[in-house]
Amino acid sequence: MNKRVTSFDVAALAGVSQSAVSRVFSGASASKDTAQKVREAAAKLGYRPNVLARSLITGRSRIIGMVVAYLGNPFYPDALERFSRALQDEGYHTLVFTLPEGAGDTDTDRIVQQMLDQQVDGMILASVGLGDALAQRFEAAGIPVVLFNRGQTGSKLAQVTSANRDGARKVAEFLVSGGHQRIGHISGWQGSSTGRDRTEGFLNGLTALGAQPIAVEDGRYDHAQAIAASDRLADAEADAIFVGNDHMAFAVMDHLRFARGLSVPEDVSIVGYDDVPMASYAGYDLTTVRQPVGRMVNATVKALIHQIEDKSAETTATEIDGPLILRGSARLPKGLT
Amino acid sequence: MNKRVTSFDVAALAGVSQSAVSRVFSGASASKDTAQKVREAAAKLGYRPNVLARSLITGRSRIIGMVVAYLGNPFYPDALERFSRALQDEGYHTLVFTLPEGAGDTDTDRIVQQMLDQQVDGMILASVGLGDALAQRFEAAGIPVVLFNRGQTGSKLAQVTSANRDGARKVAEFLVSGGHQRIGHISGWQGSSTGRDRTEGFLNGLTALGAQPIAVEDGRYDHAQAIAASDRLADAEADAIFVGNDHMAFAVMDHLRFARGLSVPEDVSIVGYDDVPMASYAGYDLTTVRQPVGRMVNATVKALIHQIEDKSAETTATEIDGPLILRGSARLPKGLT
DNA sequence: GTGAATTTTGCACACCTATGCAACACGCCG
DNA sequence: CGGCGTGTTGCATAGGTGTGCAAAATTCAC
Repeated sequence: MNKRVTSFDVAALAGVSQSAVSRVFSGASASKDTAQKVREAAAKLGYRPNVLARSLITGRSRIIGMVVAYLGNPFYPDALERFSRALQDEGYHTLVFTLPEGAGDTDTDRIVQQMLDQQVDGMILASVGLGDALAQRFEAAGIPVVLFNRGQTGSKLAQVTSANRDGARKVAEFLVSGGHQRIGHISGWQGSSTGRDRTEGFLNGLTALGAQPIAVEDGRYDHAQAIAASDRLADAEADAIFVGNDHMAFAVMDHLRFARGLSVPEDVSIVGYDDVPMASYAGYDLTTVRQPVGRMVNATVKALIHQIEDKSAETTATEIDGPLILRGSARLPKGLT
Repeated sequence: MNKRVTSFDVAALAGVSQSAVSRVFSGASASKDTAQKVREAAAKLGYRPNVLARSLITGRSRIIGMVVAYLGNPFYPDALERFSRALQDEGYHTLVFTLPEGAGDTDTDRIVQQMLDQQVDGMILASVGLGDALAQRFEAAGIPVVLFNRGQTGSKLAQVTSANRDGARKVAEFLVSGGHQRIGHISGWQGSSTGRDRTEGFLNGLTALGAQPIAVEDGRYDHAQAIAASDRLADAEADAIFVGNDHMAFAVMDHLRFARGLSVPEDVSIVGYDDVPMASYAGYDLTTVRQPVGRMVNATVKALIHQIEDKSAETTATEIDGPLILRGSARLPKGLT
């Protein structure tokens, strides 16, 4: 195996010093003349700077850690793919961490240590279910963090979410003006800000219109829980259900249709949240609030890089607006096509 | 911010040399006594070895690169999540690379360079659509590679696939014994070994039973292509369609049901391949061949680590068998429940 | 207790790049 | 021609760890 070619080899061939080579490749100042010679020599030898050595001395790895907990909800793979692309375009790379299912405290501790050990320049926490402690740990270690699709009250952490309250309020208005009388809600996990905000926005929206839900159940972003909740709502003869995310909404639709024999939207209207690709499949054709993943991802990357490049920068909470997408799973208000 | 605590600091506190500290943390031999002192000092100072420095000198980063192209097919997020977990358990980490949509050659070149720059210890190529050139580049650079869910004929690269020919043959037998007379096939991309193998196995299976397909269309693992193909097969009055993966099968089912008004399986039986989680949703209830993701992932990780730890190890091609999962999207042979 | 065998330890260096500092070259103006 | 300012260059070192080598310490057998 050929030994690695180092900046010294290039320097020797180009007739300059190693520092000159370093300067050319790290974008520091160098004369046209030497830059030319160095590039030629480097090309001839196939030289590439050693990322590890560079990171060791600069203290920056150009690696971003991304924590995900559950990729079964198609919203997250979509986001992950976009993150990888966006970061790649900015010269960063994406290191994926997965939290084990029933991650106890000591387990989490060990994993966090591993993440810190990897010298990541920043962290994206992309899961509504991640405990607050995690973010604090990184903050304490001086590593920039951005929460994606998840907020944290009373904390100064940077975060990017969609306008969950607004979106949910739109759903409330839509369902009420659609003439629904018995509206139920299967919420996202109430331990998460995303879940709470959507529920809050929805209930406020109903109240503002003089309506109120027949029941609110915590679906916990879980298939089985959502199905159980939908059973109870069906027993209560709901004529509309707002479900906390699309992933649960699919389970609910399937269950109501095939296990309970109900028609959607004739017997019951279903509205979701996220607008994952599958929501537009003809089999579901789900009316839902769109989370603009692309813009959320871009905002997250921007906020993160901003923090990395200027550690003193103050963090921001960004909310991105998303429209209600009308499809066939919910009865339309009269007069709309 | 506290300066990083180094092995020298620990050594000073423990009253030993830096090398002793290094040896304790890298698992080399050390006496009980010094190990004890070092650990105590390290704990007191909160010392953790610097991964970058370690990698720089050992030449091993303990990072595995994973190339994915399209996470819209839920098979891959599932695999990715499992890979991340499995590698984490082995003390490795997962760096995700994404190939841009229309990756030209120069584009690909640049990305490959980036991957090589990252000093990954090994590569997992997890996309049926990745060009052969990619794998060759890593092999040439002396980096262990394993192809996941993808083969490569006439190459000595390590690869893990499911038993695609066998699985597809089972589908042929199942459809024929179900009494189907007009069997069509929407294949996976014929530019991929996975697509070709399934098609070949299916056609051989039919031939062996004295049957033959009414048509074979290349769906190219693409939604739109699959839908177009299903239109043509419906026009030809197929009574059964074997679709090259679940992801396309969903699109086909939706289209045939909602755009063409056909019933599944009364008018036409649909069989897929992969058994992604969504296949068991009541809305699709798809009969399909299971790819045992867990076992495939484990085999891949094992093969990769084997190569990393023993560079001279010869590479292997592993095929993992998967059962046909009977659900409701295809008519059953008489006598089966 | 003595010699050999074995384990443990410390020293010094290697890994490869970035960067502060001083030296240097060069152009320009007075 | 001298002096000054600007831009380049090389030297030397830092960054934190693993490891070969030789010296030291320990063990063991006799």
